Amino acid sequence: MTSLDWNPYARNCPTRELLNRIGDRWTVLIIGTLNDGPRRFNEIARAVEGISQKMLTQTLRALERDGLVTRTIYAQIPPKVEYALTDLGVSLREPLKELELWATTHMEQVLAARLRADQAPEQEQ
Amino acid sequence: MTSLDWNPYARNCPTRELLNRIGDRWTVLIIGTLNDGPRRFNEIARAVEGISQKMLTQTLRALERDGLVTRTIYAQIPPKVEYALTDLGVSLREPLKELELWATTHMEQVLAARLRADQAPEQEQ
DNA sequence: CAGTATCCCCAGCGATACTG
DNA sequence: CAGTATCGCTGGGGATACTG
Repeated sequence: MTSLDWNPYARNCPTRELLNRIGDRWTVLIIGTLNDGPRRFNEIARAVEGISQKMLTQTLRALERDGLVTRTIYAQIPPKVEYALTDLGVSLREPLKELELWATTHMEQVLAARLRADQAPEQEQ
Repeated sequence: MTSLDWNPYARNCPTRELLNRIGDRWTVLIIGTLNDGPRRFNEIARAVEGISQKMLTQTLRALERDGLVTRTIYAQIPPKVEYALTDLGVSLREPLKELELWATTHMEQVLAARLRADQAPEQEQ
């Protein structure tokens, strides 16, 4: 017990790296749209409300780089590019689904707690 | 099918709100340290490597506001303040654990894919 | 010990314009 | 259609100093 044991909250632990990877505004959402099969660039853009072209490109490139998504170019005019989850990407969907499930079943409680906290008179005893 | 159906990737969907909530640099890590029971402020600070005092306070306040964490002050000198997960917070641990499990079992593949992508000669045909 | 209060920087992101 | 390039802002967050 010299506390040299692995600290899961240390810098560079896998969890932290994953968080760096998916903890941005768009990654999880984009992965979600690819759940039901390959999608074209603009299909994803339409599905993920509010995303800019720049961020969609950037995030897709990062996902491709990390082996979570494939990019397939069809040589035709106008261009057609399809994005699809790799097996690795599909495997990541599982925990993400759990998270979405939690969100749909519990976020209301979170929001309610937030309202209560905001309305509570400043308790200065 | 007027596409007024609920779009899970739209603004203000629960998933998106959860992502806003936990998709920052510290929240998930802090919740993780509270997994095994209540912790004092500086205990958390030590466990979560690299966090600043400001961000720890700020994140804990947000967690408390959202009903995920309780804050208990013991009237003594020097001060002792303990943070603990609420039932709601504990329930969130479940999906987060799945995520951590994925991280420990798959992040190596992600990192390997990244290296491969970076070393690959620019394929310009 | 457990915080507040300030200052300040930079990277994440949006907006816009252009292209094969 | 599916991008690239550039500009510019803003707010997330670090560093530091101070306090009950």
